[in-house]
Order: sequence, then C-alpha cells, then structure tokens
Amino acid sequence: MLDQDEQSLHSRFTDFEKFCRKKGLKMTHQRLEIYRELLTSKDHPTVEALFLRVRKRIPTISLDTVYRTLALLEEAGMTNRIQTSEGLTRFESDYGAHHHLICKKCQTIEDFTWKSFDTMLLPPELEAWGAIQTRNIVAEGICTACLKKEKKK
Amino acid sequence: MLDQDEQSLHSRFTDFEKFCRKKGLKMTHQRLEIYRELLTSKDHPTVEALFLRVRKRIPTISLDTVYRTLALLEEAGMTNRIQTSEGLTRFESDYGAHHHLICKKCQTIEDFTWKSFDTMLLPPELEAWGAIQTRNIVAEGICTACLKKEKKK
DNA sequence: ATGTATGCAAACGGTTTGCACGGTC
DNA sequence: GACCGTGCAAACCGTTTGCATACAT
Repeated sequence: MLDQDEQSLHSRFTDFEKFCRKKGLKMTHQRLEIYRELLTSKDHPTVEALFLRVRKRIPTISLDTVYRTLALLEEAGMTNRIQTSEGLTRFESDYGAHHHLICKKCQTIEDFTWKSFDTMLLPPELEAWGAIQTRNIVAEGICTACLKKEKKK
Repeated sequence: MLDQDEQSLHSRFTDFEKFCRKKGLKMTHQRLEIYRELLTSKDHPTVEALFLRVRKRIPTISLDTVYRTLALLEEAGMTNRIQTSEGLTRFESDYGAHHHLICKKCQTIEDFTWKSFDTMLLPPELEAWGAIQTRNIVAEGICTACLKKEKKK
C-alpha cells in the first residue's frame, strides 16, 4: 500500500550491498533478484509466489535458493516473516512500523499505519514483563471484495 | 495469566457438551480430557505439549486424536490457534479479548488485556477496507527472565 | 444396532540439508 | 585459485488422511 519512491528503493539496494560486504557474502544474480522482487511486492508473497516471480527472470533458479536467501534477509532484518492463521508463511520487506488487516475469506493481507497508536503508552503493568521492542496490530475481518461476493449469493 | 474461576470453568464444560449434542458429536473420554487440558493450560501449549500432558491421564491416546479434537474445538470457536514467528502452532482456550507478549529469546507467550485499546476507534481510513471483526496486539521483546540471563554473561 | 471416534500407519507438503559443480571475489 | 553459493535430490518434521476396530448413543 505505502508507495516507496525510487530514492528509498535505491538506498535499500546499497544497504543490501553493504550488509553483504560486511558479512563477506557474495552479491549474486539470484540474491539481487530475490531482494528486488521482495522490495517491489506489496502483497506479502509466500515463498512459492516469490519463487515463481523470480523464475521469470532467472529460469534456472531453485526453490532452495529462495528459502536460503529469505533466511539471510530475515537475519539481516531486511524482511519480516508473517505467519497467517492458515499456517502459510508470508514475507514482506521491512519498511518501518505498520499493522496488518487480514481477510478471513480470501486471506489477503493489507498494511495500514497508525502513528498515534505507535507512540501510545502501553498499560503500565507491562513494564514488569521485560523490554518490549515492537508492537503490531493484527485486525481480522472480511474485506469489501468478499463482502460483495457474499451478497450476490 | 487471567485466573478463571471454577464457575466459568464448569460453564465451559456444559458449553462443550451442548455444542457436541447439537452437532451430533460424541462425548468421548479423549475429547473431554483434551478440552480440560486446554482450559487449564495457561502457557499456550503446542499440539505436542498437549498430547504429552493428556497422555499422562490417557496413556493410549494418539497424536492424531489431539489434532482432530483441536480442529473441532477451533471450528466451534472454543480455542484459538496462534502462529508464532518460529513457525510453531500454539493453542489457547478462547476467553475473550486479550493480547500477546512474546519473548524473542525463550518464545514464551504471555497474555495481557487492554480494555481502552479494545474500545478505541480505529483510524477512519480502515472503514473502506471492509468489516473488521477482531483486533489483536502482538508485542515482542525480551522478558525479564531472559534479560537477567543475558546480564550474567 | 448404528454410526462416529479412535489408533495405527502411511501419505503429504512445506522446509531443510548434504553434496558436487559453478560463479564470485 | 580459493571458497562461497547454487541446484539437485534426499531427508525431515509437523500435520493430514484412509482404514479397520472400539466405543458412545
């Protein structure tokens, strides 16, 4: 949903290069394409979906490589893993605080931002729990597209 | 965390019986014990963990039965499935709106409630998305127990 | 007596791993 | 040239399914 401008897209790539250099990792064709696909995909693709998309550009790529690269990106904090209640694993490029809307019918995930929530003080009782680093909302329901389909019946 | 009194525990069981009767399902030893275990477990157990606990009372129970019963309970809305980022599936008995605190180190899940959040108006932009039914917060960080362990090093 | 639930074992699907070859540095 | 990354195939693990028996109704 959030449109990333060319500027930030480009800086993402240089970040990726820096990270690889620092870790002594090689910049391969496959890694670049997987990362590019992830950055430009806004629909929280599954591993399979990413694989199919990247394969259009690199026909010989294997599913394992996609798995391995995603693990790498995750470790570097450049992607987030989302586990849906259906047991599917989905990915999204990490671009700052946001929350998720999930349709129970079609399982699509949409992002939304809510700045005032992000800065809101959590209930004071939570302080005893430990050090909280992130907070994300998952809102579930039925999206308008699915609501329309239901009415037609 | 939330302590359920005997009263409500008992009413949960009669709810379960009612549900089964209505659906023509049989009240078996296994189902009752799995349900009891789930109601009294406050640590969001995995299927495996539930299986091991119930097996203490029913030594011949099989893992499949636990899976099948959980699917049944889920369908009836008597349990919730929680997918952790580690890919593990955990369960909790359903007892009204609450949120989760997850420790990134030890992966334990704690519940918390936040009434004022539950009734808070969501950003108006979300209305266009569809009909939102639930909203849950997942807060992640490091719990005090794990923080202490880190300091010791 | 009827028919569902269970336990067993086999199947399944997503993910991970071992290995030899190929590509990056 | 050294070594990491890749593709392939096999292994793996949590979960689901088919089937004959056991049990609740």
